[in-house]
Amino acid sequence: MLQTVQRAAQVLRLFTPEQAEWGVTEVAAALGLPKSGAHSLLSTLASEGLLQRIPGGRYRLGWSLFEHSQTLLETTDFLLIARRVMEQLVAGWGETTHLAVLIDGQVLYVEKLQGDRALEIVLSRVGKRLPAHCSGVGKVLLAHRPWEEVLAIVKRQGLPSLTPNTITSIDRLRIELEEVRLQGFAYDQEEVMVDLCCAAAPIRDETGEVIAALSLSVPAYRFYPYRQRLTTAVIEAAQHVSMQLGYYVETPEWTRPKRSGSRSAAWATRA
Amino acid sequence: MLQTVQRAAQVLRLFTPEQAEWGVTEVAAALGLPKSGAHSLLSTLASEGLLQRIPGGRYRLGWSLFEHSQTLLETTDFLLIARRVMEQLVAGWGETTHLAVLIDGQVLYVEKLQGDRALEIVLSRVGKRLPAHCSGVGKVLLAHRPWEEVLAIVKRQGLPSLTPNTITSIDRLRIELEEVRLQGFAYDQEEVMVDLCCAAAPIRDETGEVIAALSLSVPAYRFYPYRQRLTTAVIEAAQHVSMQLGYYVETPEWTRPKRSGSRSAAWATRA
DNA sequence: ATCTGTGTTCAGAATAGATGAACAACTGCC
DNA sequence: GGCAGTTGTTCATCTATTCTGAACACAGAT
Repeated sequence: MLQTVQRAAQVLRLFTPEQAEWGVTEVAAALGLPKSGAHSLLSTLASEGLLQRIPGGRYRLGWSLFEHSQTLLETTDFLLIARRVMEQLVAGWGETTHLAVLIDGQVLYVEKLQGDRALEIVLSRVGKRLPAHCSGVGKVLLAHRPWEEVLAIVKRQGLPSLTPNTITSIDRLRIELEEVRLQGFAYDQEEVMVDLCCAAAPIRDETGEVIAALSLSVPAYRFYPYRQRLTTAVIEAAQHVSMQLGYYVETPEWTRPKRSGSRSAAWATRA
Repeated sequence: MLQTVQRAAQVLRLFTPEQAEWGVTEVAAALGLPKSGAHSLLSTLASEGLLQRIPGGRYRLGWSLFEHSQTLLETTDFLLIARRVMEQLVAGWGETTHLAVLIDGQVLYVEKLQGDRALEIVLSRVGKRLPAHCSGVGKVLLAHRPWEEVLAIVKRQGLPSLTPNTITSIDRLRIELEEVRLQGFAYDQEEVMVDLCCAAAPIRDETGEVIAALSLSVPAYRFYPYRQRLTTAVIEAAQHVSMQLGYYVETPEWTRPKRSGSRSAAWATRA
């Protein structure tokens, strides 16, 4: 493991929306390095475009990161496909959909489309991470990881509670994840934010591995009456993506649409 | 300059939309390193989330780049402001607007909004670079850099010609950039793509430095009849952004709107 | 089963980077 | 206006980190 590269990555991680500018001394203090060391890190990162120097010897994140991010997004197959499906979901339901991946044990929101009926969900923001155990997408993603990995994650990050409904016991989590894996979907019942519920389902690549999760969030009072339809919609939307990624879905009895046409996209519209 | 960090950045740059996946041997060959060296670079980058390992010992760009990119975008003031202005421009004109910055002598497209009248401009893509000397935004950005810097850029990258109209002589470039600096705007008359023209203007921060450029692109046959109005619109839109960034614009006589209300945003609509 | 291509590991050798002090440039404060 | 107290920058020394090449493990294809 190259120490210098690790330190460079640490430096990048210092730059957050809360503190977007850093000077040499600040970085040195934050990482416990001598000033000269911080200086060489910052100046090489800047010369490579990963940081930019701004007047006053301070630094900001550089545009190369934006370029690399764009290349990542453009070459991520599931994203392009999922976006289209999400647009249909939003158009039909008027609610908010999220697409997320699992990054060191946390949920990273990759895409978010807001519907016209939807209330602003402040907590979820594209590019932001959230603990995995409380959200619908998070539970889906965790459910399809080996249990030891989940255990390691919880050991490292705990089970922070965001609402009174958040799962805070490891046993409860184990049981729920097992359910989620067997059922093929997860609910979030006001676990990340009061009055907010969601249904979430896994997206699989051609090997069958779960690579992302899709969710449809609704206010609590609309969740319970529509739960069944919501569930079907999310599952079928996610399966639709998986199939386009080359995964062969053995459609279970109860989710199979009456008329077989997958082009009709019945899941995209509320009944 | 930390060699290891430079190499890590080189590795990241290998990942492009054309080749989004790399293995150890490929990277070693591409950078002229021993396999073991490439291996430690790749595995540290992956452990830091800047790359991700995919089955088969291959690597892709990692989601951390997406996160950092989002932080960059969220903390870039001119982007948020420019976006609103661009939306108005597109709504009023139905044409395509671009927002770009200068990154080592090249134009990087940061935002692009397509209008309903607009034809698809394939060459410009958000996150993509283009040589600066041929586009409207490029000429604006170059015009406000010291001439020695421009000279160094041309020496390094030459003056590649994309159409018969592209500037290919350094003298011609010097003259045109001087004009652009004095006038406060630039035209692209089919220099990047035949049948495509644009008008572009600089965006300045509170210190008066040019930090980005805004353009409105139109098909050639609509450019000449509307040139004057187009120019005014782009200049005022860009100034509008600059002012919101804290730059005090001494409005020249001929661009001043008849009625003083800047809220009316006369520039946003075609006459 | 063998061969060619992967990715991975490990040792020693050598160089790239860590370090702290001394310098320069800047700011704000008296 | 000059003087602290900042800041970022440079440099030479020394050590530890990284580079290297060969040997290993593993996969897929023939």
